[in-house]
Amino acid sequence: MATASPHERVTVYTVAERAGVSVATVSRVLQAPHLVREKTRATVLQAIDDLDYVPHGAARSLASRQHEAHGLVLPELGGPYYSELLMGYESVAAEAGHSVILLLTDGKTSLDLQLRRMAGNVDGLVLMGDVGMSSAAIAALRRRIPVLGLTGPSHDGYESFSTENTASAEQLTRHLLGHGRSRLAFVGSPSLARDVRERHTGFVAAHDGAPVADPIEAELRERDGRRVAELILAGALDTDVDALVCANDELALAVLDRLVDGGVKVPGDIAVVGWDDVMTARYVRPALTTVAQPVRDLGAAAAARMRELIAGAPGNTHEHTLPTTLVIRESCGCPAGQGSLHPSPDKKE
Amino acid sequence: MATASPHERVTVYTVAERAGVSVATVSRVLQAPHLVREKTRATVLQAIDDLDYVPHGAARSLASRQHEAHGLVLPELGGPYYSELLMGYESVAAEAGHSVILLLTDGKTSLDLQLRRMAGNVDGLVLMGDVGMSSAAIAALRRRIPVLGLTGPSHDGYESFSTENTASAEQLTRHLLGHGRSRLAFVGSPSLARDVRERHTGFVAAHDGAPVADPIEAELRERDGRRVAELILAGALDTDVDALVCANDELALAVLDRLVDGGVKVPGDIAVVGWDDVMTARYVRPALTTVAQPVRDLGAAAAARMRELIAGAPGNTHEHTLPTTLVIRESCGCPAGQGSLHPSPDKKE
DNA sequence: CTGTTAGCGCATTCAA
DNA sequence: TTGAATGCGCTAACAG
Repeated sequence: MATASPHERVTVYTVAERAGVSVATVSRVLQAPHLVREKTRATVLQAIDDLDYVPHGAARSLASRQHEAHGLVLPELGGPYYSELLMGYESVAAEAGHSVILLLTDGKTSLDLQLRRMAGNVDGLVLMGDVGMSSAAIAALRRRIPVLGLTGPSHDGYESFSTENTASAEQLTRHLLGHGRSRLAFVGSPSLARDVRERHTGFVAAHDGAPVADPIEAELRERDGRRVAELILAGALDTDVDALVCANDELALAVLDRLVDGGVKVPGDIAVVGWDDVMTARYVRPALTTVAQPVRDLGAAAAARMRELIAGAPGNTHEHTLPTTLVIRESCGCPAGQGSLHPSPDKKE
Repeated sequence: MATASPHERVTVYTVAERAGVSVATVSRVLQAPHLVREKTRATVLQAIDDLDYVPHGAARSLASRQHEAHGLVLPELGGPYYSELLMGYESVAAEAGHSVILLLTDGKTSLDLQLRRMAGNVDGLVLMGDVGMSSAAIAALRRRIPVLGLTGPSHDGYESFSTENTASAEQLTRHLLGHGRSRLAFVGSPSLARDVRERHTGFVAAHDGAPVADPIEAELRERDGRRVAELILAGALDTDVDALVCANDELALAVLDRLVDGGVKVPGDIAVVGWDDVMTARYVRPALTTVAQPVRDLGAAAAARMRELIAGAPGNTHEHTLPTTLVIRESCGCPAGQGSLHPSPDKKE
């Protein structure tokens, strides 16, 4: 079987020679088998198998003028959010035979360069959130290849996908109000990301004009949640609170854990709710009331749309919004549901 | 942006013309700036900027005979494990200016084809676990490009990286034995994956020849954990147990939660320990005793090695093993640590 | 230091 | 149904 020594390159020519045909025919059996006579095709396939031929991707791309690859730019992969997104995206891209090239902006310095390089290797680009690029730079990319945003700044005027925030936040806040809570506070920094900003907007809206305390500034990490809890335990907050609406679950969980550990009754003294419905939300006691987002669908939808764009569909500046679901558990003040592990509506399992 | 809109393609030639130099010079300012006179370089860079030039990746790859890309094949991205791995890998690959192309084998059918295609697009391939490929197919790939394994079947004779399992499992089991537990059971299917097999081996070894109950078969998911818990609650197990060594945290957490919910005292009646140290392990009560793996380091190490291999380093069949850490919390029977959120030794922050 | 030129491996006309 | 020829955009000798 192993005819090819490790040192010689096997190309279309090698295969063509072995099969006694021209390179065009070899290319055809791979690209449009129906254009090749049955028998010839078999011969070529045999040769391909014998030689263990693998087409050179770059050569294909160069000749066919398409990379068959999508670029996905994410900040990081911490937490289940981005992983789910990536899984959704990859599955749809792979269906079309497209590969996805990943770029994590995390602690990266020369992001502009990296993105530029990536732009030369893909047919389309998906940018998550605020990628830390100037609008001008993004506009430049858009002139070259289709660009899609995820949860990004809407005003930049390019097509994007995101999950609903404001209405769900308002609904969640009203739920708390309905429990008789009156001194709510929002935990998170609205200025940090559009998601948070929108959630805060909904939070404020639910107050129907009544005065609202300033948000308690915090990044979306456990560490900040602990800090906030300490603040509350120490009575260092401007006002007393009886409910905390946290910008995401990591914050909420850390706050909740620290608060309970500090002797505060949750939800008795203070209710705590979050956003994302991470795995831990189901396991912690009291179980965390939160909002579930169809993250995987979000990724899938973006990928599907990108496929269209790559196929030549005209672009637009739409902002597609996917609906979210309230997941009521116990930390808001509701009674414990039946059995343990209160399910998450969106998780199919 | 229709299909064939006369988007003037800007290439090296366009840039060269604009800058009044040859294409070679343009290429040089990008590949080896120090070989170009300061002034010329500036002119070219200006032209590049004006034209918003982005080099065509495929053309580069074809001419330079290298893709500057790694292929990473993972089963999925559920849970923090693979995400961490991917983050570790990506960061090191990106450092070298290499991009990583992701392939999730999850529910994919024509895996062979997909991998073949990928092999034509990358300089090296990293295969996670048992990718569901024949040794022959992998051998074929190896003749073409360097291949690295992760947690894979060791007998296949290619270089691989993994985290230590047997010794840690033995240590963990002895810890349980030290608590006076005597009727331990292993939860998980050793036949399913090498990881699990090795952990089971350590579990058995810790018994020093004493009789060991058959493992309670289960996949590594919450659902299976719940099933196992129901079995125990119903007394449907062959023997009574007073400690459960679960193959991973998802299993352990589901078991623990369901058991507690069913009135069993953990660790009073039954101790439960897991493997992986996921986020939830710190938040659940009793906090879960588990084993932390340096997953991110694992990814980083593999990426670093792959860089070497791509650079031409001779391959071998080494199996690199990274050490793990016992994370003792409460579910094993140890007293609660100080404060909440018993830290995870490996997590920075 | 810079220009000329010849491929890299493949897809795709155009003829036959 | 097949083959010959052209070019995709770039890098890398090799000259100058």
